[in-house]
Amino acid sequence: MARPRLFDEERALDAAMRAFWEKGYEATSTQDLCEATGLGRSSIYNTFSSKHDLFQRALARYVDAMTAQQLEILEDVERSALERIEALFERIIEQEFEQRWAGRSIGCLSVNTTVELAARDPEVDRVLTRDLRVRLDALRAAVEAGQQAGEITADREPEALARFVNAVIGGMRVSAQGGADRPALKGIAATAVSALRR
Amino acid sequence: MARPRLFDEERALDAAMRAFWEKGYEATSTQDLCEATGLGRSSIYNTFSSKHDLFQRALARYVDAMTAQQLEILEDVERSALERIEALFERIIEQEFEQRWAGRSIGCLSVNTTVELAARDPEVDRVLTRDLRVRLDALRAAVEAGQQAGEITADREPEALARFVNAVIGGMRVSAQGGADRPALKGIAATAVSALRR
DNA sequence: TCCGTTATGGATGGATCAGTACAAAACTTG
DNA sequence: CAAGTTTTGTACTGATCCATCCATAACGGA
Repeated sequence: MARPRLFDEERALDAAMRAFWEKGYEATSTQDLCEATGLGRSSIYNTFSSKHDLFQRALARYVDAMTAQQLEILEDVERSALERIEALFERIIEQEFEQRWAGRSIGCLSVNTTVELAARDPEVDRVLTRDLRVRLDALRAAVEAGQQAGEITADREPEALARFVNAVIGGMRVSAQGGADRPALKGIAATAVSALRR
Repeated sequence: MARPRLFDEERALDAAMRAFWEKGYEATSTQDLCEATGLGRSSIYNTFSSKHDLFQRALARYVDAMTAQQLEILEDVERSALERIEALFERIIEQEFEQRWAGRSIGCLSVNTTVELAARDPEVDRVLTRDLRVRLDALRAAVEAGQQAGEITADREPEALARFVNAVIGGMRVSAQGGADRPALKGIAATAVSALRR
């Protein structure tokens, strides 16, 4: 009934996500977004109403994809609970070496955004807080399973161990952005796993 | 022999540091810096040659003060090595609840800058990398002492355990910026310490 | 094929950005 | 008190910021 879009909205979203991921929210200009997506300003503002709105949608897409991927690992019934957590760490490390720019890790958009925006942007904060809750719940479930199986220490509450694993993941991402190499990250993960082991 | 400054350069640097700490480098405008320091643009540009230069000096001041404080804890001969590392974690937690804005932790300027700028700004990266090395060395020395005293596991290399502690600290700071409360941070720290314990 | 609707490209808007120019003010030293 | 030097406040620069306007293009349905 009218002229259709010449572009795929999800592809544009992915390109924008990547731009925000590499440079952060503030440092990414609308011009950068035009170049990254290949769209004109009109198309961007017609589809997404503002830079902030586009960012929110890109962030939501990121956390959905990332968390889905992590839940898949954490809920893999083929492996024991502790093995699943180890596999999660391995996946994180691989990610840090897949997603790079100028030879450096670009980290994790969730962590980057928590640091850059969470305190000043309530809408963004809500997205991050909700996603954090989902990831912590999945980690806690895995911890509980591991405790029942006797392979994870029962000395601490599942929620506390879940928060520990989540913090170590965040710390590994910051370390990677600070230049840590693969063996360094592997050592951090292995030490974290040893704290879980019963 | 000429007109003296009406302001204290170090106080101005502290004010600028605080502004960058709260909002990040990109989001802090030169206008913000004038208001935070109470100086006019001329005074700022006369004293510090650019926003970037002011940031570098503020960051250097931050890491020097912060690292000195941490080294003091890590080199306290009154306590055992493991106790010193525990005290360091406690200090980090207290910091996260001292330095706040709008009810939220503003994290650590080193971590925030690593995430926001390290990959894109070689000069800033050098400051961060050098400081990281100093902190890792101090951590490694404490770990080695703890290993020799038999209170820290000898299963892993001191450097790896130092990187682990550093990563957990970074992860705790991100967690705090994400809204984690004091018990949550204490649980993370306690779990990390249990990984060190022999 | 023509109408209605939407997408697109290019020009433009006002605000704000980092940084500078310049003259007046303020201090030290001789 | 006067000369010399630096700081300071104000006004201003050109660039870039995010966003909008509007004319044209391109499509679907009648």
